[in-house]
Order: sequence, then structure tokens, then C-alpha cells
Amino acid sequence: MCKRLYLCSDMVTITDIATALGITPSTVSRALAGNPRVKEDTRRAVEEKAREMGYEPNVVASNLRKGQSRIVGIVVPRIHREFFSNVIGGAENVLNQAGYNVLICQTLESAEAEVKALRTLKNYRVAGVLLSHAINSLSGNHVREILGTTPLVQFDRVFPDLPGAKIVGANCEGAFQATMHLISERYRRIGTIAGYMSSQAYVERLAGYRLALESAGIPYDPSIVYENAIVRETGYEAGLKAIEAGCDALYSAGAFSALGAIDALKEKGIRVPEDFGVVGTSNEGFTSLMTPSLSTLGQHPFEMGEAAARAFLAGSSGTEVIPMELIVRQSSKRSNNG
Amino acid sequence: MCKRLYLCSDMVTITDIATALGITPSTVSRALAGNPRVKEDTRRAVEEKAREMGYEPNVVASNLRKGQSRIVGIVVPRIHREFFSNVIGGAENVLNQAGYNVLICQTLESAEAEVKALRTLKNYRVAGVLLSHAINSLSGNHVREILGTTPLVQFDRVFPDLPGAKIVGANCEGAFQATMHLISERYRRIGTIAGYMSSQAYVERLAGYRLALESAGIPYDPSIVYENAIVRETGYEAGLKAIEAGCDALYSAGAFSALGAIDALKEKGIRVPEDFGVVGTSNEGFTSLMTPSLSTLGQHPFEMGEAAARAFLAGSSGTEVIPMELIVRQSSKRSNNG
DNA sequence: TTGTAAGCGTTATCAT
DNA sequence: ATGATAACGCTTACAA
Repeated sequence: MCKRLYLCSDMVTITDIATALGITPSTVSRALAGNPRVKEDTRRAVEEKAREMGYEPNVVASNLRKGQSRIVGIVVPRIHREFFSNVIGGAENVLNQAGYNVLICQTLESAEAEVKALRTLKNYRVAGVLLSHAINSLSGNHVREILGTTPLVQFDRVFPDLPGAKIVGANCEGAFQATMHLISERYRRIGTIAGYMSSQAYVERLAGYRLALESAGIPYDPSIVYENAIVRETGYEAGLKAIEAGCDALYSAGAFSALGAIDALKEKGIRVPEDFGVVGTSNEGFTSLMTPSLSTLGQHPFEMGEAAARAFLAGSSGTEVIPMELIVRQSSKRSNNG
Repeated sequence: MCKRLYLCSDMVTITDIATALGITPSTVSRALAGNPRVKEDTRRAVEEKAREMGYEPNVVASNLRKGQSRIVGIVVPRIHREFFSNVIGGAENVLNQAGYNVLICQTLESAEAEVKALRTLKNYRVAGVLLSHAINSLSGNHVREILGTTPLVQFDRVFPDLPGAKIVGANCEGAFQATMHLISERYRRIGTIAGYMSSQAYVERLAGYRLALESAGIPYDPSIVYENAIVRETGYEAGLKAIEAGCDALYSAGAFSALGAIDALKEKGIRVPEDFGVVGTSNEGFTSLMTPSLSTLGQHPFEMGEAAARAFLAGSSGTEVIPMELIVRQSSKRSNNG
């Protein structure tokens, strides 16, 4: 019925190869593993037979025996966010080259889903975990308790109290720069869509914003700090409030929330950037395509992913800071009649 | 040194629980697996001890023993494309609920990477594979040879000759509708950015485009069919050529290529939609945000992912067609003056 | 250079 | 209801 008999039985084992060759599984294992303690002839014979029989190694068995796997788990809030999918891309890039595969979990910003994902990864005895926690996530202690001794690299959204490698953006410096830019463009009442204060990244951005104001002699006004989820809808609401509050600019700690704010401004007939300046955060693809194009504090997600992967591979436990880069586009650039 | 001794040794096994309780691993296994053939008291004792010792099951061992895993591999060209990350999201949604986890691989449109990914998944003895092949991918036969008897669900970009479940968009109907829309908006010389003819999805879109033209009595003109990669740059080039060729509209089989075409039109001072209509494919987020906003043939990636996952779970081998939906925005909507 | 044998942690079969 | 035992496929001392 079936021409290539070997391929059909599907699950060829090293024992099958061994018996076919009249040798033992150990030798086959060694030959296939590139162990030098095996005759050149034998190795060739084994390799040929393996190919002929369509052998594919069973990494499950191999992992069990070796007590380790070549899978790295990546846990992110949502994979369809460009920022995160690029982080994943960068990490995968480095990890694949090092012989690792990647198991991706998304938490959809749910703390319970995060716990479940971490537990699942632990149960697979993954070699390590790269984590960016859900916005309202549990404490660092809890993560550590689930993960036990599994190596952990945190990125972007990190628990500062949790030991181990961390890759973070230069949030404070970046927000400082973004806010200074708005000031230098002669905006004077600058509010901020600050994000969730449960996450260190947003705390730092707020700090940078505040620092910029104060260094320019502008008093910090908590009434125009909008602590919100950084999605389009909440950005829209913050935009409305900022208008009410007499703001003429907003620094948003997110990109989609900046978009929402611009929705509100357009709706109210307020011109951007002439009457109102907006700078967002994260260089999502749409930011350069919308009208007015959105000035934004670009992160380097691909590099962040690469850095996280390298930190895992190196077993590092330090904190690496990835610079941010202010990309000035239309939404914050007043015409030059200064 | 360490307070919670159990948590520190990290790898508690059912044998540890068994000895701690003075029973055998078999009983512990049964208790944990919810096997009814175990006394209620014992079950409770085991569960408590397991919790107390911080036991986490070793799914690697379990998988090896059971000869199957609860991992489903998903292979896509690039995860950062919204279309694919939404497919993944939909599939993950369904699969997680069914107790499966998802191993994601991206091929970056490279046939070799695809082979490697499939082989890796096979080596992990995944329960199944959901695949959207790289644009210049190998033949269906080759896929089947690598995967052996591993269940396969193809989606979006499928090999028609390969047996098994397929989830596809209504490409022909959709492209027909998109092109008819351009015709009804009184565009008359309509070109197309057709994509790679090595992929069935694009072949079908081209067929739909052609069908629409012919049904409207417009001759099909191969000289304004631009078979290209559907990225922004090639879209730009196609846009330039379409202008040269005297077109007044383009149906693009991709979204980014439509964007590129509009780049070219803007550069040449040609007004969209007044002088030139454009419809793209795939409802990427940016399409609604750009100016002019891009009319596009929306797919339903999330639903496609769900359908693929369900097809896997059901062991189905039929072809399911996910409808497409024309979203008319500015880029193809001429002002209403007759 | 190769074979023998034990074991990774779990589950399934067969006894008891 | 529980225990003993083997097995999943692979790796690795240790022995030969």
C-alpha cells in the first residue's frame, strides 16, 4: 500500500535504527549526538540509516532525560500590539540561533491569565521565561514563587523588587525629552496621559514628564495628569478633559491613547499642532500614517527582545536600559513663525 | 537557610509526594489525575500534600508516557502582521480553553525557515500544526512528508493539493466585490497589485478581479496586473507603473502595497479618490487612520484562527471559507456629484 | 569503540 | 482501593 514504509510508521526511534543496523541504541544516540567516541564508519552508517528511515529525534524524551528543555517561554500582555510582537521577533531571532524555541503566551492584561501562563511554562520545564507583566499583575514575589529557580528575564514592564535580569526602556529620560520638546515648541499648559501607576514603566514616564516641567519652571499640576488605561477610548476621554482644563498639549505614555486624544481634539475643532501639541509613546506603525502624523517617543522593541534573549542566554541578572528616541512628526511641530 | 524547604528544591515529583505520604506513586498519579478508583481521603491527602510541597506536574514526562502532547504549533510568515497576530489570538483563544498551548514559529517568508519550523514541531511531537505557508514555500508534498501523521490545518495561504483541513478567506468573491465597487464608483481603467502567483490566495483574488472586469464588459489587461510582493515598496513601484499606464484605480491584494501605491499617487500630485481610486486587502489598523483612509477588503483573522483551532480539535478535514467584507472608506469613494 | 543498564517522571496494566 | 512493574525514547556512566 505504502511505498516508503519507514515514513509511514511515523515514529522511528533510535532503537529501530539500532536493530536495523545490528548495533545498540547507545551507539546510535552517540553517533547522532556527534559524540567523538564512535567510529567514523558507524557514524556514517547511522546517519544514512536515520535519513533512510525518516528518523526525527523525540525532543520530549531527550528533554526528560536531560532534565532541561530548549524552550523559552515569552509572556506578554497582547501579541498583536506591534511593540510586543516586535519584542518577540527580536527574541526569537536570537533564541533560534542559539537552538531554542519559543512558547508564546498572552495574558490580555489579566493577572490570572499571567499566573496560569507562568504555571504552564513551569510545567513544561522551560529553560527560561521572558516576561512583560500584565498591567494589574500580581507581585514580583508571586512570580518568583511560581517560577522557582527557572531563569527569568523581565522586559518593559518589570517588577523592580524582583531579582534577575531586566530590560527596560529609558522611560524617564524619554518622557523628559518628549515633554521638553513640547515646551520648546512653545506649548505652555501640558497635561499627560500617564497610564497605570501600578507599572513602573509608567511611573517613570510620569517622573520624566514632571522633571521636564519643573526644570522649565512650569509648576506640576496633578489635575491635568490623566491616569488611565492607555487605549484609544480612554485617550479620547482624557483629551476631552484636557481641553476642559485649558491644556494646549499632551504627552501620552501610550500611542493609542494619543490617537484617542487627537480624536477628541478633531471633534472639538481644535487644530493639531497649531493650537494643541501631542506626543505619544511607542512607534506603532499607524503613528506615521495618521493625519496629523503623531510625534512619538519611539522604543526599540526588536532590540529589547534581542537584549532580553541575550540576557537569558548569558544568565545575566543586571538591568539593561534600551534608549528611547523622540520622533518628531506633525502633531507637535508648530509652524516656524516663531 | 531556606524557610519553605519544599519550594526550594524546585522539582517535586509524585514520588516525593508518595514517600511523604507512605503510599505509591501510582496512587498519587491516579489521585491527581482525578481517577475515580482512589479513596476520597487519599485523594484529599494527596492534593493537600501536593499543594504543601509546591508540586507542579512535569508535562514533559507525562507527554512522553502518553505519547502525545498538548501543544499545537502555529506557523506563520510574520507574527507582527496584524492579520497573523489576530489569527494566532483567535486560535489561542480556542485552544487554551481546550487545554492546549501554542508554540509559535515565524518563517519570515522563507521556505527553509518553514521546513525548519515544521521539523522542530514534529520533533516536539506536537498534537497538531496550524500553518500559513511562506509565500515561496515548498510543495504540499514536502510538508506532508515532514509532518507525517501529525494533524495539519492550513489557513489563509494553503496548498490546495494537500489533504486535510483548510480555512480560507473568500478571496475570489471578495476581490470581485472590491473590483465591482471600483467600477460602480466610475473608475474605468482598474489595475491590480496581484501578489505572488505561487500562492493560491492571490491567484483567487486575481481571478475575482478579472471576473468583475469581464462581468462589467471591461477587457482584462495583463499589462496592468502587477505581480509583486505586497509590501509598501513594491506597492509604490506598482503605483508609479499604474500611473504611467493610464490607470485611474487599483485593487491591491495587500494593505501595505495599497499604502505604497498611495505614496506614489501623492508624490505625483494625483488626488485620491477624486482622480484615482484604491482598494486594498486586509483590515490592518493603519488603514482607517491614514489620509485618505483606505478602503479595504477586510478579512476576519480572529475568526479564521478560531476556525482553524476548531478544525484541529474536531479532526475535520474539510475546507471552511471565511467571508470577506468590503469596508468602503475614503480612498475609493468619489464625491457624489454624479 | 561499543555494549550494558539505569533512570528522567509519568502513566497504564495487571495483580492484590 | 492500592501496589508492583514496565514502559515511553532518550542519554550517560560504567563496563568491556
